[in-house]
Amino acid sequence: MHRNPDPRGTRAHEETHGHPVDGDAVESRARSYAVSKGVPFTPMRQSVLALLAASGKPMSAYEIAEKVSDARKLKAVQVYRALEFLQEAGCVHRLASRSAYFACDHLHGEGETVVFMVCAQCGAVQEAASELVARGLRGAAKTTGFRPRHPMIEVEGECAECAGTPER
Amino acid sequence: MHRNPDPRGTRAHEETHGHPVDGDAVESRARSYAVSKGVPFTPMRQSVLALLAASGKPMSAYEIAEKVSDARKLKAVQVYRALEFLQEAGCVHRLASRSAYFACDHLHGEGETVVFMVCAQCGAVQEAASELVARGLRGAAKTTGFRPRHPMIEVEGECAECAGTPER
DNA sequence: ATTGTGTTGTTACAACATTACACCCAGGAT
DNA sequence: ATCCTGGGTGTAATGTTGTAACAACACAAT
Repeated sequence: MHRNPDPRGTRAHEETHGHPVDGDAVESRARSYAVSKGVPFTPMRQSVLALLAASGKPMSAYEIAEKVSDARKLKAVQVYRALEFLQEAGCVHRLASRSAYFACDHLHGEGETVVFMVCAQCGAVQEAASELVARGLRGAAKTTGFRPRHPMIEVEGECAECAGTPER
Repeated sequence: MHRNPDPRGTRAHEETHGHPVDGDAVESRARSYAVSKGVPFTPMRQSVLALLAASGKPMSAYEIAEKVSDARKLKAVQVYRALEFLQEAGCVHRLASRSAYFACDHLHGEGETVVFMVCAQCGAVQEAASELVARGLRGAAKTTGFRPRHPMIEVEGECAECAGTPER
């Protein structure tokens, strides 16, 4: 579980193309959710979401705790609490393959099957909903009588930019 | 070596239906791999694989360390080393959604897209290869220029048996 | 004012995974 | 026989990820 943040060392293009998500959009969705649940959208939640949105890449909870530090030093447990809220709100997803969290400005419909594509080089995540994948999963399940509830699809590979810049 | 201890008692279904894996088949595959790599198939590796095959369900490394104890008490790190070998050999897979490991007697072709279906109730894992899912993933990738390398698909749900026996 | 609900700060701990190093042991070369 | 070497093993220490538990606080509704 220890993802090496940069397993190859020396990358030429580094902080670059993990293109940020729309921070305002994602925050307003979080606010709506907060209202709908009758709970506050606190500064704590706001900071964590803002950091994730600005970064545009998955970060571990501990990484978030370090980087948020606008003066105060956050403890991991506080970050986890914020992340829990943000995941419920649908603004943040967890990447199980990396134990990392990232902001997402898409609004996923209920029961939609979403594919996370994670670049092995730069860490950026792209999402896509696929009805074809959903059908495939239903098919796979049917042959064994399995009742699918909660699919988790994470594909490691190379994003267009990293594939285009093969190496250096 | 040999079949499971087979703890089938009077119990309704408890430890039971995580049944799968052919221990002999999976061990012989591990042996072939060891030969091909010029490394030994040690008792350590054998015990870990045998335990996983007999259990037929995913177990954490620490759980394995506890249960293997045929006299000796294994440390987690030793289990991880065995698991590393067994995963390379393709006999064991890791479930990221549970940080757990399980034996698998299917021989997955290179580039095959395999779906792991994990029962939320009993923990049993079923596998299925799906060309439809594979096509869906390729499609999702194509729209963004992403180059998929290593998909990871885990679906949580209920297996046929647990769905049939609604509650505890 | 009191009560209730929810957030925060803090400590402690549980669960998962790796690094480092010394030792052993087999096989081949000297 | 001896040395060398490459893996495997045993052990300790540590790193990483995630929760539990509890006191203190904020704020709104009674």
